[in-house]
Amino acid sequence: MSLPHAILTALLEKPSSGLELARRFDKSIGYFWSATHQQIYRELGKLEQAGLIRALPSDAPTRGQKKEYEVLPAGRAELTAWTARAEDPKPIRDPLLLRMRAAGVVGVQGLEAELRRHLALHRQQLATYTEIEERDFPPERDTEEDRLRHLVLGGGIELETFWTTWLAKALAQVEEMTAGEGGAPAA
Amino acid sequence: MSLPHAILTALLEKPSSGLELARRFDKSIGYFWSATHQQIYRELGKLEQAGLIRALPSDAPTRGQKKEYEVLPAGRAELTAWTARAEDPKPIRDPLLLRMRAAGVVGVQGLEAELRRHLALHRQQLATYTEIEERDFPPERDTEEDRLRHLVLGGGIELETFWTTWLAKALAQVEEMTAGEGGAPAA
DNA sequence: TGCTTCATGTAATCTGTTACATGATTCA
DNA sequence: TGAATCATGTAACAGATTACATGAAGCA
Repeated sequence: MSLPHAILTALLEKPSSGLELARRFDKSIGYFWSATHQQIYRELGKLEQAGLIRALPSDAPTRGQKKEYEVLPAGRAELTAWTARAEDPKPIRDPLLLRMRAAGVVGVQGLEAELRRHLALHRQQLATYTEIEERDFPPERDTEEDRLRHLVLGGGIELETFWTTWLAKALAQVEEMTAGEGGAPAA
Repeated sequence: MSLPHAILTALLEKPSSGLELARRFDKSIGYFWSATHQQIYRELGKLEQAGLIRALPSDAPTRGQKKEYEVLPAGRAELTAWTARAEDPKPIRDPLLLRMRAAGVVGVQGLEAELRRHLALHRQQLATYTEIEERDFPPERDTEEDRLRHLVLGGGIELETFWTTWLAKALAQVEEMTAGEGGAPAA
């Protein structure tokens, strides 16, 4: 139930069309809530139906034509309420951790390459975030919005830092295993 | 595409019925891949259809009767292949980070309580993992499977550690904001 | 005119969630 | 017998993914 709120937030920051939103979901907002353009169009339809947003009146509202949306008061109210609503964190659900566990049962062949690849991807993501931090958040930030955005970005940076250090450690151990024996589980 | 592999892994560790699997998904495997019993039953049906697992022949295979499954060679092969398959990490998708961002736009009222609640939940989860580590992983572990399982658990511990420290920091800043002003965004 | 890009959308499918139905077993 | 629990399952829906369809605008 977070996609509609992600869209409301993005639209409050700046009224946009569906495709513009999709592009912003590839950056900025998308760094912690991803969505495809199909999801976005569908959700825009629902939000409009529900009276939380409306299309800006324009000359040509047909297919293939740009269609911009803005948030209505009801939409802002819903977003405000959601900010304070009790919602439990979801349990961890990570395919890579699961694969490590599976490797314990069927052997570690091929796992090393995957760990290496993931490590590279996370390092890259970490570099991207760090760049953004240096560019957008100079030491003297003052507005509340800036501080919250910086906190969120900091969360992303620390998460990627966790993954790079954990993957490096895991890789070292798996390398040892692969070197040591044929790859069959030792149990 | 991870649920079938989670089930294969669990069944290789120990042939089980649907409900037994569901229970194990509330512990152990479920610490990094959760699933409800409905998902599990549906998936067991598919896996059996596909010839990756089979029901252990028993006297009474009716409704309400326990039905145990074991992994067939094709299932083990599929799991082995999956372990080495290239699969990119999914982008971060976290509702709490999103809510912080939304709070930057509509104000931080009510957010503090949620942060506090999440902090408590993550601390509890961290304590649970740490207990398991102390109980199940004494210093002299030797089999490959043990080492991999310990790595996975370590990942969970470090993830929860990240959340507790990040949430504590976020909470401190949001407290400051709530104390300072009425809660309206400062932009 | 035809190619490319921008933009909106439909359809099908898969995954996950919630609520409920039903049979078997145990034990008071 | 009747209540509680164990166990398997159905149904309906919500959310996410993938592939494809279609129209508009710019430009060579």
